[in-house]
Amino acid sequence: VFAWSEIISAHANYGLNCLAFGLFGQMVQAPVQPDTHAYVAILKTCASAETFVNGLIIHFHIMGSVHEADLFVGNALINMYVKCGALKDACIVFDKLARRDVVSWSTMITGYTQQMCCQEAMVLFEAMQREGVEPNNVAWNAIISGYAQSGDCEEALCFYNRMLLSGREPDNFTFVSVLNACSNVAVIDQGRLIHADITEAGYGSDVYIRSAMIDMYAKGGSLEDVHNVFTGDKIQNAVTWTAMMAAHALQSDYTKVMHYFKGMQQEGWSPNNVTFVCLLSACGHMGLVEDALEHFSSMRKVYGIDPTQEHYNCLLDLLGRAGFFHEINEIFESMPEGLN
RNA sequence: GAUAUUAAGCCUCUA
Repeated sequence: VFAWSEIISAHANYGLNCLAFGLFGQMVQAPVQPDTHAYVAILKTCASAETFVNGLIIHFHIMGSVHEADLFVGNALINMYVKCGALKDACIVFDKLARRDVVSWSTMITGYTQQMCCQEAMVLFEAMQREGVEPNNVAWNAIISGYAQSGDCEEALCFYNRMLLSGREPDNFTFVSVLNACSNVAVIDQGRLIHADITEAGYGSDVYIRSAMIDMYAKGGSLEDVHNVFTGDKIQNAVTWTAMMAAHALQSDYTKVMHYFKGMQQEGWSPNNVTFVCLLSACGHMGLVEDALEHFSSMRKVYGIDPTQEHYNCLLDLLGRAGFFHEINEIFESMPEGLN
């Protein structure tokens, strides 16, 4: 059992979901009775909409067994249902749990915020405390990022302040969420206060926080602050460079978008899939059809990135605007199955 | 040996 569980969770951690599921099947047929660790590992690989059926199969395996009462298995089941968008099923598992820890609660809170139900998430957050479970950073971050994603700056900041008052130290998850919440002109001054908190807390040179700040100032209309954040630290990566491309695309300054794309490559950073969305979009706005086609083909050939729906959208849009109907058909025919 | 929270991104229309 130990060996099977170990090899299954190794595959799960590398994202080899299909292989992990196959191994789980072999384990059952061996026959070896899976333990709680094996169930947790395999449920993790079923936590996405495409693998929902697998998740259901595993749940049927668990039903009626001793593992049904296990807290870790229960939490993994809740997570599986939440990530598959089956909130009702997550609720059923949650309600049946004999014991609920902070993980059970925060998984459910995430489930509600992902369905754009922040009000219900907040109710759960309060109920958790009434049941004597103290929120940890993950629980605070879950509710804050929920409000941030729904654009509710006021509530996000309210929970951020409550978190501080409760004596918890915000981490980089917290800061990125609060920065997201402050990413529009109306609340950019609040964003500046968060920026000060970040500096004081010693997170000012974290590349991910800096890219969130670049994004915030761009959306808040302050290009000066965008540049200050970018140049304020010498350490960059593909994400900060791409954030600069996106920031200038927001101002419709596509020449600058290209400038940062070149800078990124000169500094030896490989563009990622988001970089290519910015780049193709900029080519579209500048009418650079040939360049766009070249960049598009370099994605897979040079960088090994499979184009996604967004990349095809950009490319087809710019080809359409330029009247390249022959190329549109060619690209359209070459699109992989499953894209809409 | 374990399960939960965060990053930057397209087009169209509403304008």
